[in-house]
Amino acid sequence: MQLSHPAPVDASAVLAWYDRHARDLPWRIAPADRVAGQFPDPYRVWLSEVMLQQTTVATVKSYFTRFTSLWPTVFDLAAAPLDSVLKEWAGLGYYARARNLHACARAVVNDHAGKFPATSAALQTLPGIGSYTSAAIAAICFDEPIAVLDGNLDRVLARYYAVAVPVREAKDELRAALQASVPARAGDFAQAMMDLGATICAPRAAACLLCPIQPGCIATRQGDPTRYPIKPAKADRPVRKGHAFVMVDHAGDVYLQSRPAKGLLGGMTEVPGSDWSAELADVSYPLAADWSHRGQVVHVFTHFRLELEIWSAQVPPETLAGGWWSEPAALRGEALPTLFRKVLAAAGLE
DNA sequence: AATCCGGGGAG
DNA sequence: CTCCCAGGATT
Repeated sequence: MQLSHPAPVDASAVLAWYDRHARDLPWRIAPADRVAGQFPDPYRVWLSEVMLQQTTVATVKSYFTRFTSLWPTVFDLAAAPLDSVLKEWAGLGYYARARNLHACARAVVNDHAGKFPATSAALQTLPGIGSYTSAAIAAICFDEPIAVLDGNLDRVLARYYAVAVPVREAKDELRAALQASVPARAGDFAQAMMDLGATICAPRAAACLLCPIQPGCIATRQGDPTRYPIKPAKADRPVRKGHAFVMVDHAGDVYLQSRPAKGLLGGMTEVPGSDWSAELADVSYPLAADWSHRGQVVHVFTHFRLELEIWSAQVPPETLAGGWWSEPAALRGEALPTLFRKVLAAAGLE
């Protein structure tokens, strides 16, 4: 895939639009409220960017507020136990982000005296910081003139250049074209382009009459910008089935345990259960008790759909080891991903 | 280059 | 229902 002599984006028009229409976000300092030479706190920008990976702004806001309230600086976050970070991350998804977030905070404190590296190349060596996040932090916090390419920009540029193949196959060319467009105020330009993608050049609707770069947009000239980007064939989502066991003792406490540190929902909290497989196996209870079937929980992950049969029983606590008993009132503070909150709800808890 | 990895909101 | 979101790590 080659873009033939891609014309740069009109960065001046983009910045002028951003100066008037920048969204007010908790991790952002609007251009109008920022004195010359002032840049946002890299800790806050980093935290927001990691949370925003594959996650919408609306979802992130409350988590960002909670995290910055609990841990106002990278030193505070680095000093926190991983368990408490996972508990606060619960529900946000992609839990490797939380593990890498914690590891990154400790690396910044231990290896960089608590100061985030000031270049995209150095930032990218830290856990959980890849090509996008490193560029975003470098541009927004350190004024590095670097292209910041996220999912919004994939779409905006695919339309602007009428890219005739799935974006993955044109990533290098799009990055080069965007790099050639980066003006002074690279951080504002990056955020402006993302705002533009979120509010004007949206996935299902393009408000081209409001778009500051409409004059150069090839897809608009062709007639229908929303036919870009070209979507690759979608993979089907297989089904996996299993059983989950909610055990309560005489006091009403619930038995919980930790999942393995890596992999799906790694390091998070769960109730015991069977393996998950294509066909539902006969139920094999973890111990003898008066079990009752509490229905089914369906949960959709990125690459499969899970159907869990929910069983509950009252059991004597001394017969279990390896996990812990949690009072129902304390469940809210546990590192329970959404799947297992659904499971507990099906069993009448939460 | 493909695959794994959550969850929710919009339409 | 489908789509996709301020992607990164792993293989």
